[in-house]
Amino acid sequence: MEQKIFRDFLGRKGLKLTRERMSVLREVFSFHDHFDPENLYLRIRGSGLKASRASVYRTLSLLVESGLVRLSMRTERGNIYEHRFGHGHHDHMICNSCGKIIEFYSEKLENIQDEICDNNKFDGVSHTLEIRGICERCGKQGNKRRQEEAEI
Amino acid sequence: MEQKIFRDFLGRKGLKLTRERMSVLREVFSFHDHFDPENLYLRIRGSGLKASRASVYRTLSLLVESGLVRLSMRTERGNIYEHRFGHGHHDHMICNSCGKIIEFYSEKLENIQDEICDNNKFDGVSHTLEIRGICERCGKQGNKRRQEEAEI
DNA sequence: AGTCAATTGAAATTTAATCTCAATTTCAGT
DNA sequence: ACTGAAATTGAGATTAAATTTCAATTGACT
Repeated sequence: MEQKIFRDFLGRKGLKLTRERMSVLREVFSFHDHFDPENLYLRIRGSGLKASRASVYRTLSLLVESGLVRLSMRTERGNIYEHRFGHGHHDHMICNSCGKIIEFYSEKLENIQDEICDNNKFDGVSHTLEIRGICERCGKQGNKRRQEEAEI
Repeated sequence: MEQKIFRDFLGRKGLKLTRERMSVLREVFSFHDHFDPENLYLRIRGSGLKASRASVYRTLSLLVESGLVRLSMRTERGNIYEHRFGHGHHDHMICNSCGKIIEFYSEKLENIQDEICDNNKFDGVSHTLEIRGICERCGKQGNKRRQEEAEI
């Protein structure tokens, strides 16, 4: 599935299918969480595969370009990515207290955005919506962690 | 107005009202566009005021904390800020071709977000929505600039 | 004016991300 | 399978945003 997509993508662009690129692809799709490049790199090393940091970054760009991976958000500690196996488009809520990420999708929301684009004669291609706040659990626990500490 | 707010904010926190902080404040509110720290710094130098890069960054954090300035978005080239004089809350559309930023606000959108938060028992505090696409002008001109070059 | 904690600035540091370039690997064509 | 051209890799250098350091300076309170 993702292997074939990536393979085709590389073929179309005249790029080569290397061991390193496959390692990155495999590792990215071996779990279903958000990830950052550095951790992905460590994970790859850890699982006996090989790919340098440079290759991880380079391959990540290709994966994004191919649509297999999405740049999920930017934080002050670098970018966070997610793969798109089964993952349709969705947006995020992030708890300022515990850092928990909740994914959600709303058709209504999508429609209104289309409407807004129309009103502005803007041809919308993609969007990112990030809602910050306090999740249910932290709300009940009464904010043990301070907001300043919590800022991702 | 903004002077008084900042003054009070500093007072409340036991911080000092320095020439440098005032320079930053003045420059931030002297124009109504989005800005990045480096440009703000150059602008300050240019207008005869003084404040080092370090002070610009430090003051910017204070201004955000005070609510006078908002971190508008993160790009691969650093953060972009905007002041909030007259600016109520709004979201952004960004043209992938020319980089133009269009601000918009939609009550409907806000309401749906509240609804979504409720559904997830999430206490939403703030949000950022960024729609990427092609603006009217660029759409007509037929994408002179390539998307890759255009990525802010 | 005197005191002292807060502040400043130049330069160093940190950190994510990108780039360099010699050595290696892929792959299309034989 | 072999070959050669072109793409790719990796270690380390580089870039650039943002933060930190620390000695010298400044603001604010008495």
